[in-house]
Amino acid sequence: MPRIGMEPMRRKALISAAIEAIHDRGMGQVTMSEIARRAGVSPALAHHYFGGKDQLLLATMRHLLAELGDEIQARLAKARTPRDRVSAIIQGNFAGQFRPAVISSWLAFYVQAQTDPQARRLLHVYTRRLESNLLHALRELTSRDRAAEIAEVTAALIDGLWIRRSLAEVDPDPDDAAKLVERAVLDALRRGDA
Amino acid sequence: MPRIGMEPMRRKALISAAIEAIHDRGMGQVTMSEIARRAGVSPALAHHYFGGKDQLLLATMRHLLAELGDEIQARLAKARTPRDRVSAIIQGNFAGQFRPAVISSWLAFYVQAQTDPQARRLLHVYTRRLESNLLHALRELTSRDRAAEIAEVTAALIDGLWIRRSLAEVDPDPDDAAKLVERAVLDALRRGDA
Amino acid sequence: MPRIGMEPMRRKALISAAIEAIHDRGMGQVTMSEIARRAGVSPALAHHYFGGKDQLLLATMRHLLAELGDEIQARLAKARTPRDRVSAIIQGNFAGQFRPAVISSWLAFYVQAQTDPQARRLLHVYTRRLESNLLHALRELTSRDRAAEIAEVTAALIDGLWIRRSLAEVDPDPDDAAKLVERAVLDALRRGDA
Amino acid sequence: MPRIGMEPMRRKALISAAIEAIHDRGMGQVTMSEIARRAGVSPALAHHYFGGKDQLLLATMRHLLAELGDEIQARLAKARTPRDRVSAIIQGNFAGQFRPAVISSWLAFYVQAQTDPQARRLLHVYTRRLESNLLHALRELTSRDRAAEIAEVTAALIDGLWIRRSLAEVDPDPDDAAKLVERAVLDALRRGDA
DNA sequence: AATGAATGAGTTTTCATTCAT
DNA sequence: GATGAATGAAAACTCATTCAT
Repeated sequence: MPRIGMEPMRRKALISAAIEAIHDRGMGQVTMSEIARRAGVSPALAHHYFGGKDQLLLATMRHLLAELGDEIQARLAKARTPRDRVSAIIQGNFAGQFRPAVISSWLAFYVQAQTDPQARRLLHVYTRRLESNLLHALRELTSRDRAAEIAEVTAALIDGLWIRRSLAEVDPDPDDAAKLVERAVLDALRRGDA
Repeated sequence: MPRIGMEPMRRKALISAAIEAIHDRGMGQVTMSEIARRAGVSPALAHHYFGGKDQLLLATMRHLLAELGDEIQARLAKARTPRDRVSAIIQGNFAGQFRPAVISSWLAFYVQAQTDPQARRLLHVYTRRLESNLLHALRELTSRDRAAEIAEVTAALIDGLWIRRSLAEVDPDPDDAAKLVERAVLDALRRGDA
Repeated sequence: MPRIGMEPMRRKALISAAIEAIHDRGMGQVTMSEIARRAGVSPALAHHYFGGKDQLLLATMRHLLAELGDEIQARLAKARTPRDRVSAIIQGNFAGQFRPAVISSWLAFYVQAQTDPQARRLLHVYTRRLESNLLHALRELTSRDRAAEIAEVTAALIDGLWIRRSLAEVDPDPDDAAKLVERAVLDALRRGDA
Repeated sequence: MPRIGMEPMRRKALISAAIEAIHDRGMGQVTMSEIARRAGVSPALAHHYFGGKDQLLLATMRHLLAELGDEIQARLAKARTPRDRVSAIIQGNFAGQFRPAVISSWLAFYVQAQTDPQARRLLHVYTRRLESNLLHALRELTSRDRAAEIAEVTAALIDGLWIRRSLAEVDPDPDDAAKLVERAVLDALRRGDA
């Protein structure tokens, strides 16, 4: 019994289903049928809503990027000092999405971005904004060159921890990861003082 | 024109072809035909030698892991001081394989490892050995706890830089990456001194 | 032009097509494409409904077994005396299915049962029920031992005639075959009287 | 190290291997490689000796037919009375070949004969000779019509018992089977006396 | 005589996508 | 709006067969 206003709910359900399906079956093996089954709709409907598999997966990616962006922006809005802003960015990266299913999807999108220009463009936007945010905050704490280096290290460290936690047997702890990165930033900033 | 003793050559050629094909098409889209075509043989032969697509891809992964391991071991053998050994590990990680095609394959294997137990096991072995090597070297430079933390940061940083370079437009520079990591390790060790 | 409720029709059509295809090409050479073509559908649909070649062939076997069972049960229901019941079983075995295409399929399933446990199990059920039915009827006409022997002879004779008719140039005559078996049973029962 | 005079041995080994392979894998699944592997030679050699898979399987069939013929002829040569000759034929049919692997092959050939004219022709020769032998012996014991019927029953019974034993869990007992048939023949002959 | 190397042709199987209802 | 029905296209995989050595 189709009701009006179902579309947004269906779309969300399909995106969530896609994330779970990617986690369980892997990006390469995930099928429209599998995703639709998890979302409780027919494959034909999933197709109808998103226009195709590629576009459903891109929408999923866009959703994850937006969610992560929101997480960070919410924290940045509350931050008062440059150091707070650095912490906000780091903590935002280890917030809501730091779960196995989401990590799998992120990884899958990184892979996708190797060959798919659209995926690559989306990731670039996120990457650039992350580094730019970091750079601005760090720029107030150290020299331009040091800030650039520390921003790069921080971003790489965040990505690296995501990957490594994805292989860990136990569920990842966001706080541990964030603290590790924050300490590394402090270590790097201290060098500048010397 | 069959000559005897071709098997090892074909296997190597197929593994190389697989790495290139994964880079160009992505793990999910790569086909046996594509790989075989690049290696200059029929798809049937690729099957014959490896038993199937999954096994060819696992063999490729094993090859990359072994190659990386050799790279590191060769440098470790020449290292004299603990600090040299840390550098050896870091530089080994950014040596021969730090090329776009190989990076793509590594990423793909990380993704594969999310769902494929065999891939996961292979990756675990590499991960554990890397951390264990780092830990032993760092243990002689600082306390047990600090060594553990620095080892984790170093490993994550290496992985993170690999990923980030995979998205960069220009070809990655191994020396830059290695220096970045080495400086981060020094920064972290310095904290211990304080 | 898809209409709803097609599945049962397609399944029946595919099973019939399988029987014809097995007759024409032989169990070993029969292909899904061939079966699907005869049923007027795509190979993909045959897969969709049955899950694979093996399962389509098993479904075909199950269909033939069920049909034969029905044939016999219908006749048994009308039989009044033990001798009628023996005749019912014999005649049921030479009824509707005693056609070249079906005979080929039966033979093929006997072969299949040599190596395929599932096919073997299915055939066992039929075999046991046939002998049990015969045994019960004969038990009222002679001693336990003689009944067992006659049941075995009857069952073997039925199978043997099926096979032999499958090689005959002309189309087999069900009545001839049934009468032959019935006379053999009478001959054997008469021995008991002596 | 090829030696002279190997060919006949290889051929026999391949035919034996074919029988075993058909038993284990089924006629439909049997491959040249499988047969060659069992015979300890390369698939290419099996091909070389027999000219192809079909011909190897036909040669196997010819071998089984000849062996069965020899078995019967040897017994017929010693038989003195018509009744002895009937027994000779029956017992010959349940002699050396009454083993699971051979039974599987026979069944497979019956199936093959449904669609393959060459196999059909070979089987016809055997069938006709069996019935002709039986007919001649029976002709001296009863009327022409009764002899014809009894010959048919006997032949069908033999085939039927072969099939049924092929499905039995325990290894078949040749003597039991032969006695069953002989008693059935006696029963049928007795009817003529009445 | 014998085989390792290699493949073409053909099979099953999978799946995104389409479409009539 | 939603779906069951259906398929084309492409994939993995198999295997008899060929051939240079």
